[in-house]
Amino acid sequence: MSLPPQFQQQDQQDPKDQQRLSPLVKNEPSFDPQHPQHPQHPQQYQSSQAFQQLSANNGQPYSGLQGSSSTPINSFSALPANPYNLNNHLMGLSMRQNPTAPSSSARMNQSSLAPTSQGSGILSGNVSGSTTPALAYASAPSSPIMNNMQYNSSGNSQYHPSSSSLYQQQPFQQHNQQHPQQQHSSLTASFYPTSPPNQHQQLQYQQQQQQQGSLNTFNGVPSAPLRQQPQYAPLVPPLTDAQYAQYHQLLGSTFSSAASTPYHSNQSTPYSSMPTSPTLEHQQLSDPNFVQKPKRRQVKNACVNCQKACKKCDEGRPCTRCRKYGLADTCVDSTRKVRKKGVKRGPYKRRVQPSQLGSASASTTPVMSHAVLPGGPAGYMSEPVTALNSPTQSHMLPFTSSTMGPLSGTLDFGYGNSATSSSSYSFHPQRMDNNYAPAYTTSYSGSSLYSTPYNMNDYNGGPSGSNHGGGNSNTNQP
DNA sequence: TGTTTCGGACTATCAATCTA
DNA sequence: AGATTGATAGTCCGAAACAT
Repeated sequence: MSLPPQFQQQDQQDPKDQQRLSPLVKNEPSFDPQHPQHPQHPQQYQSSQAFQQLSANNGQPYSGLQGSSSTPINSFSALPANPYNLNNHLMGLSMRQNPTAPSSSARMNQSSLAPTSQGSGILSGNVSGSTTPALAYASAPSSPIMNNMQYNSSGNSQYHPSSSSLYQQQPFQQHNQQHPQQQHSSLTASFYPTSPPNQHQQLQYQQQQQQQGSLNTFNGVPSAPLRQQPQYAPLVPPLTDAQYAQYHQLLGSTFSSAASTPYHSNQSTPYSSMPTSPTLEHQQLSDPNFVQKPKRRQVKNACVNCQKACKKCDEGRPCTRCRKYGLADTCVDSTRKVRKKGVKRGPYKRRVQPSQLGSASASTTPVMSHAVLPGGPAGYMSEPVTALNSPTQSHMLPFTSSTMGPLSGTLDFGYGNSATSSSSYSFHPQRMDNNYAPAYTTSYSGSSLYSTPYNMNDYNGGPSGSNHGGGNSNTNQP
């Protein structure tokens, strides 16, 4: 797929440069007319052309950008059906076309896009939660279709056509490729790795499935095409920061929560990104436009002004923000503490071998019985969709001592920050070589999976507050 | 409408510990 | 020695408060 020139350029840049040029530095325009982000910059002009096309479309941001498809993206009616009828559900919430859509300039302003970060229920989850990497693993054990798929930890979001004879082709992407004009003029081609199918695409896809024996149907309903993704690979190719930012700018109020939280990343709140949320899984699976959000990048060392203001800094000195607010004189790197040494930490929890996992997890709770794929990577979390009759409810509940019931003494589900949660089932995005297939380490304090001789989980109070005012609130004391 | 404040979610780093 | 773990130290999102 071809990218708009500004993105092509940024793709070749160092990630740091990408961040520096990222339009996500909201409301902080470039001061240099030669800068690619400057409104008068030639590259920016192309972008603005696309935007004019967008804004001239009477509040339908995507109908024009869809090229041959007349279906606006803010309608899920064109999406393939799914067993949970999620598309209709989504439509019933807030994906209807907004007759009072804001102007293009208003859409550009993220702060005006989303009066609430909570978004609209399921849609909010769709954006923040669906980025949960675990969802890419979703329901793998219960899906024979996925059996031959391979985990790709190389950092490249490739899926392996040879792995699954069922999904050697993405019909909708294929259709896209047949419209170079669409790719050229349409930002959608860049922002939507898999554009939503129109009726022709659906029909074509269904016909293909019929020819293939309809193995991936559920009561005759074709499953979502994103099933063709491998278990552990990202569902769509990753976007750059810049792509992502502009993507959400284009989305505007349609995806309000997404626009308001462009960077809230894979390890979001337990409720929105709970790794085992089948509801979100099906949102993801049924949404060909699902976009995996990139991890938030941060500078190694913010300047003193940005640090004080808790605002995004960049590597330049003076940084963009300081230039904007006339603080260039005082824009210097903040000092960093030296990490303490010689701090004893006690024995680490040990991860058991795959051969031991089956008996350990299955004997404790049915929820975790699918935690490890048969033959899959040890300790990787998969979606226990089939574990409970009401998976949605069960996974929407926080794991408190009360909700855990009799298991509370043996299982400790610590979602979120690995730093703040020394508990089991922690998420370690930084452990992975690629940002799009993070690892879930499964640990079961009290179970046979991990040994915690010092009962390290017990002293973990969880997130206890911000770091403001000195000291690290995340510090756990044994 | 723009700016500042700040809670807390999140990332990055790296020493301690584990394992082959 | 290299891999893994998890504590530490930081960044910065985004909502609310405040200023103009």
